[in-house]
Amino acid sequence: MTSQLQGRLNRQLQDAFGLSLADYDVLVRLTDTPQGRLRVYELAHDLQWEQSRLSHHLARMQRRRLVAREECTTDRRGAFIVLTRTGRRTIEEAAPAHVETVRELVFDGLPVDHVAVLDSLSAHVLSRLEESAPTP
Amino acid sequence: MTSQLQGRLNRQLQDAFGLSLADYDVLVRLTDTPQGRLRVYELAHDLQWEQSRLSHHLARMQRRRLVAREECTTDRRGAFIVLTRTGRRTIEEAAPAHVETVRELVFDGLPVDHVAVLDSLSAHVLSRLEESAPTP
DNA sequence: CAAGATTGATAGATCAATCTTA
DNA sequence: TAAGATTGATCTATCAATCTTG
Repeated sequence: MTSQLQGRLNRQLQDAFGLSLADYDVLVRLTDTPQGRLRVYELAHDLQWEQSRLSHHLARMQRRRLVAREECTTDRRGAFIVLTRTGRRTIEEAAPAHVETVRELVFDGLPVDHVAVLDSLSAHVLSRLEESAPTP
Repeated sequence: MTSQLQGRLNRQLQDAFGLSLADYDVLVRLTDTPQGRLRVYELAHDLQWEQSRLSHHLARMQRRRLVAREECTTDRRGAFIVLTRTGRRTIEEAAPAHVETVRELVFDGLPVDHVAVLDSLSAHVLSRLEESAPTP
């Protein structure tokens, strides 16, 4: 079910806005910050992505003018990723449509107690994943 | 949560048996049949994969000797995919371990009524997906 | 050396075009 | 023509190695 659902959400975003779910997630995280700006390692942590995946993905998004880079003056190893005007416009268009699709496919007509169970279930699995995480 | 979970299940299979979740799904479908043999279009339907994805994937699995091809005498356009001895041995080793991982990460300590809700939720979303499927 | 991040190679997924036979 | 399936090009994900600065 989840792979079907994710596939559909992906296609919807792609067809309507030229975004993948991955693009969407990156843009949403950036939008959640006051200046639309995050360090790369913060993004990596929030999204739970590998550094390398994120780095490649950001390079592609930068080519498409969805995000840009800014130097970090306090730590010169690091970089800031910032939303561009295009990036902000795109996510502001895409988000309501995406939310509506999720509502139609998942939450519409779903009993309230099912939503509560889903919430608790997610917390349960996430905590199991964390408990058993490989410690580097 | 689902992407984290899928990531972990993937890694576990990969590290322990050199299989991806996709490989696993293909092998399981084949094991479910009496002769360990299916037409390509049946696999595509069962897995809900595009023809092309499946075709590329089977080519790679064939190179790794997990599956093999047989000609279809009644419809010479088509092909059968069959489990090899290696493929059968691999899935027979991997399946119990995979099931155990899923049990640990999801079902262990989960209230029975939550499982029932999960089941009903999945059916709900799948039926929504089908209702709103693009008709070709 | 470790942290922050990028790079290049390879495996996997997606799209459009193609090939063969019903 | 359509069904069954493959191919080549392109995009994305993963792995190992590397680069730079703290």
